[in-house]
Amino acid sequence: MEFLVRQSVHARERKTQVPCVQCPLRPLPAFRSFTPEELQFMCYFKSGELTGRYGTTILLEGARSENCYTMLSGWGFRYKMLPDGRRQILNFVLPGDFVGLQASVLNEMQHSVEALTDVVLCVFPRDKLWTLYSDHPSLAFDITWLAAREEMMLDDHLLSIGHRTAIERVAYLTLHLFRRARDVNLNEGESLRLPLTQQHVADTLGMSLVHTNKTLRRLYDRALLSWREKTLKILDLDGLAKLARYDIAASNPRPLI
Amino acid sequence: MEFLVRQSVHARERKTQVPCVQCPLRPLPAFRSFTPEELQFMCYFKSGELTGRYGTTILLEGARSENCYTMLSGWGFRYKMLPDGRRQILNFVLPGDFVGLQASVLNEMQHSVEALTDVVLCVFPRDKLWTLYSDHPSLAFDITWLAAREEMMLDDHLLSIGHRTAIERVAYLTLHLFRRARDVNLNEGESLRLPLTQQHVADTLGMSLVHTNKTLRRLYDRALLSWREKTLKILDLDGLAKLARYDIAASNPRPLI
DNA sequence: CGCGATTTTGAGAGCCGTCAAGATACGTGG
DNA sequence: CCACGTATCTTGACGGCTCTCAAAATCGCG
Repeated sequence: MEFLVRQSVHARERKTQVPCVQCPLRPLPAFRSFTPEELQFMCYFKSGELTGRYGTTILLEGARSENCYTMLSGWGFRYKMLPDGRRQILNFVLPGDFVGLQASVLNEMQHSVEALTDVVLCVFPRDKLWTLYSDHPSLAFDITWLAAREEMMLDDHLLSIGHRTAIERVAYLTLHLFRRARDVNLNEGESLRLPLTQQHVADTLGMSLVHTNKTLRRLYDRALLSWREKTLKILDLDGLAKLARYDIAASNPRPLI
Repeated sequence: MEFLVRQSVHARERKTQVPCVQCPLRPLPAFRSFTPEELQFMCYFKSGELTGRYGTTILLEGARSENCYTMLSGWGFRYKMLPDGRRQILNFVLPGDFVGLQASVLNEMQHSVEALTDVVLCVFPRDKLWTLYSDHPSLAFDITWLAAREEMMLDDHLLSIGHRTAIERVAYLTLHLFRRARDVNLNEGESLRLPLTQQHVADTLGMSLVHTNKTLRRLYDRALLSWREKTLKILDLDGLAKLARYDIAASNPRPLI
């Protein structure tokens, strides 16, 4: 399992640059609209922004964090490691995704989060979370909503790794990523810039790097997709969906915390 | 994938038999103590009990449910199916575990829940969930806590299926089940009655039934565990933990909704 | 241009799946 | 109490999917 631990370039925190009322994500149809009161609280809730470069460790397994975060721009991934270095990527973090709930709720992170590109995160201090729960039940419900959504994605992922074949898994993952990226307008038609290496794909799907590469080639040979130079092109959406047995329906609007 | 769909014997709902103030689970050290106010609300929140026999489908993928539930006694499991019949067991449901949040939050279940033994469930109507969030923020936080705990278990499970070998997976699963059962006093020393068949183990770990059987035998030959006639005996806890690279530390007290 | 990271391809081994068949356990009805 | 059918467990044989090892090609960056 060839995997290099990147040095954790330290991230920098700064004061709020983007006030929540001008949030570039919020107008997207993927997110439910907030009431003025909710928006006002979000402005208070957000204490600043955190920027990190590619490779930065945003949250570390075992650590206690004073904050939770929402990805404002960039990509990241959640992962766990086995003592011998085997790495399992649990899920990816896209703009609008909330991370660090575990640290705030269970006191200690059980997984790590790393930046896949340069990232900007909205910072929410943990102690204000109590105010959210006591004064803004609709937002408290939203946080539960997001936790349930994450659980749903993990369920899907588990089904994939447990019972899909290699080619079905890769087909599933590309559709999953395409759908999520499309939700936040990161696609260009049927194309999509993906900052993942094949090693990331392998570690996500529980496959070796070599077999991942060969599986991608088979998908290309079957004219289902092309994934070259960090660009994914969906060539045959229906074919992929049929192969992966995965429905790529548009998702319901979700809250943006 | 030999798997039989059991006929869904219909479950029966009945009025509250066990008032929450006399809940047999609540005194266990695994659960955090509630304030009198919280307990009083729980009494109001609980609308009754549901009993189901072995094999009953408690929640069905795709369905909308008016209720969520807490397992009061018995075992169940959450699962998803692929159209061709492959089944992935996502997690097990033990006494004290909350199920059906997805139906209440995302409107539609994305997985099913089936009873593994005769079960009794506490029933909580979905519409009272709003009252909980608006009037009892500490309980709202608890529900989020439980969702985060479930996510944590799924993360672990994903790591297991993605990167552990067959023998490590089975070692991991037995430790996982032993730990959770011990939390609710279902063990007898190092022994434990488990209502799972080897097919359930196979569907949980993404392995074939045959290979599951042979792996169990290898663990027995290595004097690590014995799992015969629905009874698991942990013969060498340290050996299992070392093999699975899994720490079986006692968990923090959790809320009981 | 040179070096590290990433991708690509081939060869061989082995873990694990499928197929098959028999053994054992368990519940039901005679 | 026995007979029988179903579900579950067990074991063996064989094939193939996926792993590891190895090395070359390509890309990206300073």
